[in-house]
Parts: sequence; structure tokens; C-alpha cells
Amino acid sequence: MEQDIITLTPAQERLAQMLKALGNPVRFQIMQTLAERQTCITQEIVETTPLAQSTVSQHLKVLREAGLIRGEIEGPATCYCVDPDGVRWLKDQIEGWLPDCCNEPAPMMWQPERLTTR
Amino acid sequence: MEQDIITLTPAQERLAQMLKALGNPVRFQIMQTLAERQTCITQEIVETTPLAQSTVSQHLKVLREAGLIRGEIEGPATCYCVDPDGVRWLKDQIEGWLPDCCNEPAPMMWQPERLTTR
DNA sequence: ACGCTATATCGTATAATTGCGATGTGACAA
DNA sequence: TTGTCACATCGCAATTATACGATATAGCGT
Repeated sequence: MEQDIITLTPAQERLAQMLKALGNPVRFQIMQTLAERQTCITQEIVETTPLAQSTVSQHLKVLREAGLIRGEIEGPATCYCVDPDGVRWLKDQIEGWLPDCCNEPAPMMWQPERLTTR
Repeated sequence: MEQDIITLTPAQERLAQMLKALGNPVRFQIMQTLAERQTCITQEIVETTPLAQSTVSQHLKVLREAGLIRGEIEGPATCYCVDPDGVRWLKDQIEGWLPDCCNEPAPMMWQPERLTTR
């Protein structure tokens, strides 16, 4: 499973994996919670969401596999925190991405969609 | 469809939408192609992939709706290019994201997963 | 040993994504 | 008008993601 239609470099693949992990609203929020609180047990994270414990555990696994968080067993619980190396790597990759355009800040007005006609 | 389990701010939601769009390998590659060539008609993009025209057109739509590219009708074709404002906005958001950690560059060694035991 | 707490994982239902071919539309040339 | 090219969109199949409850495991206190 997970057939590759397209081939990316390992770094690109990893970056895409991170972006995909963060593209989910639940996981995006978990990252923020974790960043605010520095460190959290699974149960605490569960309590910040309306989701079942098993579901949150799944999301944590995705974030772990993407290298965005790390979990360490602390007695009977698992203690999660943001993986600073992973996040730093992500930020660097994004900043260096598409260097041929978009390197000066610009004010930004957002419209939902465009395509001049048709 | 598209039920919201969790509520994010509009900016967070838009960021997540962009990340999700980029999390797909095909779309990730399309962005790179577009950045290299500055400007492309759909047909040219199709030719850089093993996919059907209709499929590529769908992916272009997702990228458009995320605000990452823009398409302009040029005679019988549609001319696509990276949306520099959108990409700039994305970069700024990511750089300012999780300010409490991960702000010094660090060397990085990557392992597929971790979780000390269990 | 027994229960209790915290977690991960499994099985499974449902929803979303991704892919394709077919179809419709607009631009343009003959 | 007729044909063709370049697209977008539709309808549908296959795959993947997301959610849940149930279950298994590990640590810890009694």
C-alpha cells in the first residue's frame, strides 16, 4: 500500500510527510497545545479535544512518525513534547523552499478562490 | 461533508489548508515545476507527471483554492504560476509559528520513528 | 495477586481523497 | 458552421484517512 505515483527526494518526501501531518486540524492544534504547555501526557491532550483517547493516540502516532513530536514513557503515562529538531528542520526547509520567488515580505489580502473566468 | 471537529482561527485554518495541499507529493512537485518554469499551461504540467489531464486539473484546483497558485486564461489555455503573496504568507506563518521553541538552527539526524519502548 | 490508570493497537464503519474516462465549454482556425 | 485544442468538471471506482469501541499491555499501589 501507499503506491508512489511520483518520486521525490528523501528530504522532499519527509517534508511532504510533515506538511501532511500538519494539514489535519486536529494535529495542527495538538502541536500548538504541546508548544504552549511544553510537555503533556496523552490524557491531557485528549482533554483538549472532543475526541476519543484512541483517536488522539492515532494522531500522536502520525506526528511522531513525521518527526514533529517525541514521546517518552514516564511511569505509567507517556510524556509528549515538540521535537525541536524536527520543527527547526521544517522551518528551515520551508524558508529555503522555492528560492526563485516570494522572498520579500508582501502585504496580503486573501480571497477564497480565483480563476479570472470560465 | 467536511465536518469540523475542531475550531481554528481563520488564519490557522488557511494555513492548515495550505499545508494539506502541499502534503500531497503530486501537488508538492507541481509547485516545484511551477517555481522553476515561472509559468506553465496545464498541458505542460500534465506532461511532467504520469497522470491524466483531469487528475492534474483537480490538483491544480486544490492548489488554487489554497491560494498557492493562480491561473489566468490565456487564449484557449490556462496559464498557471506560483502565487507569490500566498507563498510568502505561508513562509511567514511557518517562521513565526511555535515561537516558544525551535528558534535556533540545530544540526539534525533523522530516524524514522521513536518511542523509547512499549 | 488484584485492581486501577494511562496508553497503544486492533477491528471496523464511515468519510474524504485520489484516480480515471467521459462530457461540456470556450477560443480559434478553416 | 465545423472541427480541434486546451481545459474544467462530472460520475464513479479504488484507496486512504479518520473516528470509535473493544482489547491488550505496562506500571503502580494495595
